[in-house]
Amino acid sequence: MDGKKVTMKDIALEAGVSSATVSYVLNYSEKEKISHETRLKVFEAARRLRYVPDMTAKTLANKKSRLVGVIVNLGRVNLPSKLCQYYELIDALQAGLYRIGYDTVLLSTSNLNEDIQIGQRRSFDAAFILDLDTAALRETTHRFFCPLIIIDGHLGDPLFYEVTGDYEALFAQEAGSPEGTFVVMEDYSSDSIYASARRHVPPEHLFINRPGGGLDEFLASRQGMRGIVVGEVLGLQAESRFPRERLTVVVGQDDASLLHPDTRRVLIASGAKAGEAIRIMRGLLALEPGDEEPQTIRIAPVWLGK
Amino acid sequence: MDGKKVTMKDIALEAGVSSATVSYVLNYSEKEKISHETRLKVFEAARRLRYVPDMTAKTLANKKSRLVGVIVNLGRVNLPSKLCQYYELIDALQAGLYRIGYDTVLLSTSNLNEDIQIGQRRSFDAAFILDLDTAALRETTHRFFCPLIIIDGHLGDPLFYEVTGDYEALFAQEAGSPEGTFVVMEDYSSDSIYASARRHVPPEHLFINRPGGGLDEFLASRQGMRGIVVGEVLGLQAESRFPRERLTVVVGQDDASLLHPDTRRVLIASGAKAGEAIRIMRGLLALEPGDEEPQTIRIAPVWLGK
DNA sequence: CTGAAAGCGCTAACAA
DNA sequence: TTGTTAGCGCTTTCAG
Repeated sequence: MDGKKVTMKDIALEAGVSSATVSYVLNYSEKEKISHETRLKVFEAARRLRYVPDMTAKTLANKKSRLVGVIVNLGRVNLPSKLCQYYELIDALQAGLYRIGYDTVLLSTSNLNEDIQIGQRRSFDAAFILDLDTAALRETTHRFFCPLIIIDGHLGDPLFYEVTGDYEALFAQEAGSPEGTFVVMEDYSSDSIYASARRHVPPEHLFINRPGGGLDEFLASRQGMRGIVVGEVLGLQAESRFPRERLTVVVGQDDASLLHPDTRRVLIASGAKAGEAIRIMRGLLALEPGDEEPQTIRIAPVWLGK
Repeated sequence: MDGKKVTMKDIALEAGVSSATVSYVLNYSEKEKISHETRLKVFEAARRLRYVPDMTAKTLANKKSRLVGVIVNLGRVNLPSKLCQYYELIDALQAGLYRIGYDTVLLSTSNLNEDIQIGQRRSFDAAFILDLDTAALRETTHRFFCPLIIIDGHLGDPLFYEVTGDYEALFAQEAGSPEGTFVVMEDYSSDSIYASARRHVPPEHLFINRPGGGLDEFLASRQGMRGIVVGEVLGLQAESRFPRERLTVVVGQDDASLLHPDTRRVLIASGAKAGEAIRIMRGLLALEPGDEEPQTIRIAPVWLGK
């Protein structure tokens, strides 16, 4: 649109200062003290010329890209209900990151081992990995070059932070009904949620939502029992096939408007997950490497409503 | 992990050539002819040193970032069912772009006018805008700096390509039943889908899914009619509140596994939308500006099953 | 066929 | 308090 691109040099010229000064002013550099007067001149010139900083050059010059990767591991076929769950989280991450000045590169891959280079190519400052499967990736993650935060996946590697829902607490609390409890969930790549469920319900009462289907039959043959369904969309599916008084749906937002208003629900907030993950990222980026011991953060379930 | 970063200079050193030669080889430059011998030496050295190109430097040097923006316009409150619909599309875009060597920056904003700078900051090669609302943005779009493709939004500006579902055809075909037809859809920001629907059903039979709810009542009071529901998740909701023999659900993928297997469905393929959008992008990037007249591409509905 | 060197826009010593 | 300048890693004329 506007002929050539406006650079710091243009501003420097316009304001009658050097481009270093422009850089100092525009970056609110603490180290250099700039007179209020020149500061104003610079801002004014920048505004007038509609200066937009070039992140590419910035990144190259100071090794901070303010770009982060959000990598969704698509291990297997992914059903729409699972994708919805992720998107809620991705959206929360993106929004939170944007608010603090980071842009988000989205990558869903079924082959992290190959695609891992993206972070390096693009100089990510950090990356979040969703639904990482344990086995294939212990190796891959070690080849990573930037802080890595694992969300909803358990690697068990003391090198990485993990943020995950506290499904253990959830199932412990919800699963003990006298009528017996079944669990319905997506086909997560990480087996830790899976393992939590199995610790509290027998395997025959655990339904994993896979392409073949079979949810209808599963629910039909468990009429007397109570059920826990993980995921809002999956909950919506279950709701219409099972008496909802005996259903608990695990949702990611407090207004899970897809569900029938009086379906019982437990919240494991996507927003909280994203928030924690971002908090950790900031810590990692501020600290010297090795300052803090990575750990697993668990997002506690919250029982909603009555 | 690996001490310092491997650069072209390292490869040049290792292979005993200059770094320009390395660049020629690694970019399969047509202009310069390189002997097969040096070519091999370079590849070999690159492999051995585990060279990963630095896109940041590349971008700075040749003004092509191979980064594109996918911008979701969150005009109003967005219900999860709507977000799901978008994610399907975003995912298709990301996958398609990645396949041809582009990375995707995701941005959902409720204030495009302010956030528009991102494309410039990051030197996007192109950007896709989802669900653009007409009014607020005619101005904004003009301040854009890179090819812009509008998906599922109608701007009516001959300057921009648009890709959208052919809802006009869909409603024309589906809406004429003797029992009367109602339509249920999300609260899209673009009013063109909206307008199409209204052209074929009276306003009182058009339900827009907004936070307040009211879908139950709407459906309950239209028992005798036939219904068209736009969106798979919304369809799932409707299915359990309305006789599904009289429902047609507009879905984005041919295996819309959320729905009951014999719910009637029409496909407006997200994959096709993404594919078209990407095709247009490639055209725009290859051509000299102004070579081709922007146009609106409509993705035809496909009636699935019986 | 290959290399030297300028430059992309910005940052950060180091000088002044 | 401000300016000079040397890079960051890569591309790309232009000479050899």
